[in-house]
Amino acid sequence: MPERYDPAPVESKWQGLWEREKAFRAEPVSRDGGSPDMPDGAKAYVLEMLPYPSGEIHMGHVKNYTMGDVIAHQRRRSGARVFHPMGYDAFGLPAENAAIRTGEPPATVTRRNIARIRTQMKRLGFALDWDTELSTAEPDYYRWTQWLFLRMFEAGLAERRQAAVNWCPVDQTVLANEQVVDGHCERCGALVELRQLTQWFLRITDYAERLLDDMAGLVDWPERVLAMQRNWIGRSEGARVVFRTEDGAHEIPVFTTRPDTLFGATFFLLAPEHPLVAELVAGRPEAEAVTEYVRRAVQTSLADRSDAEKPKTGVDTGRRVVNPVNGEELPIWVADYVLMDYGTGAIMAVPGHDERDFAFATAFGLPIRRVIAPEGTAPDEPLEEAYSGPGRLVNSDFIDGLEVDEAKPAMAAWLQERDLGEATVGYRLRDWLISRQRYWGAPIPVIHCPDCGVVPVPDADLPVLLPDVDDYAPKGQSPLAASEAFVNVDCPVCGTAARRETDTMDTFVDSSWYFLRYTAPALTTAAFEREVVDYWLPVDQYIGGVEHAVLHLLYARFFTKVLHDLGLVGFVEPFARLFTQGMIYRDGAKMSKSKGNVVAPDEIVDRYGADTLRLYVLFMGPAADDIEWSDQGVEGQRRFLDRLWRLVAGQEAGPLAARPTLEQLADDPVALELVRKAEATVQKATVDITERFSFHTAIAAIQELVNLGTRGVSAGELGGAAGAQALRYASQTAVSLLFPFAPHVASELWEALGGGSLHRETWPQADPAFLVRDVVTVVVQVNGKLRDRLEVAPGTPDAEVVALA
RNA sequence: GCCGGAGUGGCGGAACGGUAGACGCGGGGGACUUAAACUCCCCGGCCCCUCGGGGCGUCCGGGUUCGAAUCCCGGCUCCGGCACCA
Repeated sequence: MPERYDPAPVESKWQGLWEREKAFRAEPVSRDGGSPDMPDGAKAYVLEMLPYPSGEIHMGHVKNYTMGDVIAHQRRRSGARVFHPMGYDAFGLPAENAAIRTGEPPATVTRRNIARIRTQMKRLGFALDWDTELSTAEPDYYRWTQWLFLRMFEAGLAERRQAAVNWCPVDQTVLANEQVVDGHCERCGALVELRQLTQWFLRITDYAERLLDDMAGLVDWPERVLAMQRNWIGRSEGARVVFRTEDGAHEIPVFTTRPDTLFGATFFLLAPEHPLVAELVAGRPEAEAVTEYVRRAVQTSLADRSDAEKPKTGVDTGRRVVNPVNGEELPIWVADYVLMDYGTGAIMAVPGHDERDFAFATAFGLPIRRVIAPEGTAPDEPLEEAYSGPGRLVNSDFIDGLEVDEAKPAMAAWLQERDLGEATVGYRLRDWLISRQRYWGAPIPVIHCPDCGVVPVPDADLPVLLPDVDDYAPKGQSPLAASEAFVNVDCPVCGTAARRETDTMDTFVDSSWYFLRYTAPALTTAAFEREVVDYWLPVDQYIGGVEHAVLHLLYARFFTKVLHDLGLVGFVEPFARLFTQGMIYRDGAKMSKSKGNVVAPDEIVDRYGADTLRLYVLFMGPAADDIEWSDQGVEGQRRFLDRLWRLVAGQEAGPLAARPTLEQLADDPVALELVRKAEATVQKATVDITERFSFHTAIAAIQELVNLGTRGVSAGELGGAAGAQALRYASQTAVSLLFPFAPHVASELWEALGGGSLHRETWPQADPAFLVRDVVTVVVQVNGKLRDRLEVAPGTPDAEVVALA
């Protein structure tokens, strides 16, 4: 072997071998013409979130896929059948925006980017099953996205309805709630507007309870991700209470988490968008002022509307509702702090015990009434501010004297008996708006017929192919509308001239089921086969960025539950174990082109080799944490590989060494120490990778072992027969342990040490005989109290220990 | 405000109730070299010191324990999520 380590020839040699052998191909996979056999034994589906094919991969991808690669290698070596596929989340705005600038079709841009990314991933030597590669933007994939949409449509889970929706004025499309961050478009940062539009929704809210419940027990996920999903779903227990207008003409239900404070309600509020507002004031003197208030409120941006610091505004309608518990008439106001899409769009206002209602009452001179008195407070003591702590109910008739926690169910029961309401649960989660008025996505497969209404495209007519258009620019409606040939169709039911839906689907729909399609990447007769998805799924280990905690990860869970209910899959959670990686920073900021602090993976591979890069991204620090990139840190990992290479190159050619026995090592303490360290390292590295996700400490342990060997050599202490064998054995151990992290150089060194192809090897097993410590700790107590701690040889007689103490 | 996570050298971090600082970066010293680079060896928490050692050290204050970075209670600070959600 060459004296110096040169990564380029080593890496291309092994990459070529793995590719020729299809070394990481997985079975079973569904293909046309017959179902595969289901094997016995352990399986491991190791998956990383698929990349969006913008120009090239970045360091975050390298870290993500290297982690997955290490897990996949490790599981394979421990005997599991491993599935480790890769694909591309290929629909979406960046390719489309590039198309608008250059005129080049998004499909062309996307396919070129995919080819580039594939090349980069192959250069990094990832152990992927390239035969199952997929792109969500290809018709043979999105055909099935459309097919799944139609199944949801049939089940009543996809529906078209009018609602106040988020509109991004820059991207010229509507957005899901999950894509609005602090009132701004997640993609472009523009201030989001609210518009009343008719759009397609998926009824994710029907699954709110199960999305919440299944988090406990069914998934092993980081606590912070579970917390984010919990926050996002936003469950709150309360009651629905029905109020009637004073003339008895209208029922207006409200949702409240505080039914116990019903006697404290002194006024009643409607959201500006509430459908009853116009009717209630029609023909009344207040009509003009109310209409004007509503008009202004509706125009206010989402960000301004939801600013809690803003002074309270509102307008009196002159109308009244009757409080169902005491028959009291309460004035109805319209106020923009009441949101139409949470609860019922109407609230009972309890200024004594709600901060916002208190501010409103103060601003407009409305009465404030105490109904809860904390310990030691008189029932009629005035309130300086809204009180929301514990206490007993006062001024509340039949629930007087109850604690808050007792009063809530008591009131709910009272209401239910009289048919005036009931205990209920509210969620912050909204339905998933999936329509996009953009070109580069899967067309929504429905047809609008003047006679039949919304008609699904028959399965046999799928895919609804994206038409070629000349202009991809958004104009407030989908660019697909410009294609006459696309739009004008006959109704599949009655044959009348009809129009196709021109909106496309949110790309998060595409990525909500891709992990199923890997099991049937080229199947033309179905999206996937139940037997095969049930074999591989749930994903045993999923890895990706935390930024998808409430986007992709929530949507994919929802899809999986829907598919389960439709009988298409046999599991309810897609990802059994999740790991969210931290971001890579440089100069204190996230790497980004605009900040000019990007380190391109290719440059590092060119300069130091793929193995050095792989090693470094995992050695940097805990994989879950955000860590600062260090150019010198990369060099440190290259120095380590150089050192290991020299250590192996300095040894004579020959077959693999057997582990020396304790007898052989009896007269050579340095050699014994080295073998013992090798055994301990096997144990530690295995635990670190499989149980702790602690790659950096696993690597550190391997480095410690190599350092011990290197120091022994330079001190001339491993010269004898036992020493040489120990050194060879320790080198083998280090090389073998290094394989998942740095597979090319490890394979090369393993071969040089006399081994076969390392990717077919099993994980080295530690010999317990070497792991026994030769000292034990003895705790010494005198008179039951006095303390000391001694290290003695195992089996030392008590008398001797006492003498030492 | 509510929910979650975290505070250890100059830096990334290790130790998962048992020698605090593994491994690496940066720094210092030495060997090799005409010289440099590479490589190899050694030293790096702080403060004293008679050079043998001593004292203090893991955000702060208490506690449990023979023993706490680690467990418990109370603070402080930072990061992330949600938030006019009734």
